[in-house]
Amino acid sequence: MSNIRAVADLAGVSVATVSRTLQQPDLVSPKTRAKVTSAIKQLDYKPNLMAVKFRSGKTYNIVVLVPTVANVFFARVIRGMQEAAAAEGYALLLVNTMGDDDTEQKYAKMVHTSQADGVVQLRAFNPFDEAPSDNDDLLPMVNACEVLDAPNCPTVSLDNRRAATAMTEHLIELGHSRIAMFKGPKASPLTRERMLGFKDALQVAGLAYCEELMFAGDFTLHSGYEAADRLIAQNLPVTAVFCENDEMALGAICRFKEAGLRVPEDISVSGFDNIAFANYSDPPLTTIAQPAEEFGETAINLLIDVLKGKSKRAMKVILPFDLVARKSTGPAPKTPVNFTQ
Amino acid sequence: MSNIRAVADLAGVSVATVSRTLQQPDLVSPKTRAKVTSAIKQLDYKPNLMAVKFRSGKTYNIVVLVPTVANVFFARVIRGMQEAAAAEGYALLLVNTMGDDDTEQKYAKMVHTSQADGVVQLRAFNPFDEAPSDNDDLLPMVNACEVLDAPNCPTVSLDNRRAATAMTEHLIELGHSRIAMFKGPKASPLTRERMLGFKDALQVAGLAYCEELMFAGDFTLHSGYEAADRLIAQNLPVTAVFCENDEMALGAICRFKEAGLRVPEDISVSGFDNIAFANYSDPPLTTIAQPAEEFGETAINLLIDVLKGKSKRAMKVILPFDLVARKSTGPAPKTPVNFTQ
DNA sequence: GTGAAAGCGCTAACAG
DNA sequence: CTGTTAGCGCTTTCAC
Repeated sequence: MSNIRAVADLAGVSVATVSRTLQQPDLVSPKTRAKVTSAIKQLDYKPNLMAVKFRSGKTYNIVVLVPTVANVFFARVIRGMQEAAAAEGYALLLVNTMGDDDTEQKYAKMVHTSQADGVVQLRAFNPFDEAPSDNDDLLPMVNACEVLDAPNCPTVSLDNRRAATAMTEHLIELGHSRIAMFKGPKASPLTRERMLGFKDALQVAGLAYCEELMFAGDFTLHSGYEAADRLIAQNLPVTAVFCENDEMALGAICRFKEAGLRVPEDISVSGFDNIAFANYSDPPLTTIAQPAEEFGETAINLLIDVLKGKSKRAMKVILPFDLVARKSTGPAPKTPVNFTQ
Repeated sequence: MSNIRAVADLAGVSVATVSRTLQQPDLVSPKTRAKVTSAIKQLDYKPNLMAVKFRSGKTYNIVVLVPTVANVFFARVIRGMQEAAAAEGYALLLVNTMGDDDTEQKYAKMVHTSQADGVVQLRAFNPFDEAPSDNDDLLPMVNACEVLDAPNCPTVSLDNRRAATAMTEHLIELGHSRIAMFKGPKASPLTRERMLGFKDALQVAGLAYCEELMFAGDFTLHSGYEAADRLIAQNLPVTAVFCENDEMALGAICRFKEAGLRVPEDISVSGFDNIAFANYSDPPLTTIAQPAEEFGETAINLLIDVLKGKSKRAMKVILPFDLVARKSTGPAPKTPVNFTQ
């Protein structure tokens, strides 16, 4: 692999001139420029960007901490990040953290060791052990999707509370009053906010909130299936289920149908995220659409602003949601189904 | 950010000693080692890995060209790669290529510019424009999942032809003789191989191959839906559909049900990949399971072998498949349904 | 067991 | 407009 010196020698100029020809061609006379360009071609010279980065102290790498790349929603977010990053010359170091704190810490440290310039965290967990000081030395990080209260960290989020309220209102308008909720992981702020939004709507409608109608899950198809299983076993009088994401909703529908229930005639099911499958399930899923790609794009742009010192660290972006009413929700039956029939 | 010089000064030793303390502690006297270690702690010194990489000429980065990260199957492959790479100290530069040749070329060039050591390509397309020479200077690349005939490139693949034969035999055993196929993109070798396997099985069973029963698709839910739509419109006598991936199968099932058809009583549908959703659809999908994570893991390990000069470039790994029979395929009806009824 | 010094490939003063 | 040179942070001979 030829280096800048080889080009300089072949062109009969100094390395500085070669560098300039590449960086600021205007400062080089056309004649010299031609010689250099020709030498570069001849040697098929490519600048060693490793050296460039080393020297500049910038890596043009961004670490992205993703709980699971296997999640369809995150896949869309990643696509958005990818495009925004590429546009600015950054590469993404994607890390599938599996929600593991140690993994996150480990990879976030790539910033400390000058392997990356900043971090985008898609989960609400601060990957740095340092106590949040008012010190300006905080690592450049942006938090997206699942958002954290950290005051020093720009965030991109959805108004999860209001979105959950909207979905709950949709169910209430359909006549549902006994609504179960299939929740995400306890530690997730998403879960907390969506539950608050759920409660808001109940309260406005004058409906009681029942703790026993809350079912734990973890955003996987399987956990939705299992929660439905528990709901059926307990045989509680319920006419609708608000699932905190689409995968759980799809898993739940699967279980309900196995039990001989019709969706939505016997029980309505709603999701959250609007993944591609939501439109092809039977029945198609009523859900909340999130601008996933925009999450990614915004997160990267925010981070780049931070890296350039352009942005205040307190920037909070809230993206809009959209309730997509499909066929999985319908009018409440007169009386709740008896699951054990 | 403190550097090795600062540590050396504080410890009252030379930079060489600091470096040795980190790299080959045995060569340093315990007393000095203690001084250095203490200085490192005191300054919270982290070696600048950018500099290390620059000097060593190794980046410990691997570029991964993924057609779409949004594809559930690839998401699993990525997880496998991630783990194997981390184990060897490599980071993954994930690129969502959208199947675009230019994007692939551009990112593959990161190897040329010393930003990455090698490439894993998940699509059967050679990202380097250079004519394949017998020159040893070929870029370190491994091809996985969709495999290429390139002689100089290690590959990890499934025996797609045999898998397709197995699936077709399964359908034939159920009494189906008029089987449609929903294909992937024309350019994909997967499509070609799976079609060959399909034909193999037909031939062995003495069944005719009908060109008009082949429907084009592109592996998305939507394309499966559309292919089913065309099949219905043409009203061909068909009792089963072999889809080349699960997403198309799920899209097709959606369309068939809209048309009032029962799966599998009126028409059987099979997929390929065994994504998570395949087990939660209605009906659960009969499909071919691929060891996705193992694809990723193997690809990375193969690449690392190449990078270390350990491996011959001709290495071809073939991973096993597994036919998972669920409820979307069943006995053929006596007479094919009339779609226009 | 330790230090001095060269050098990886490049860019940016600074001179000329 | 072009060349000389220092130096980014680190590892690695080669002396001592």
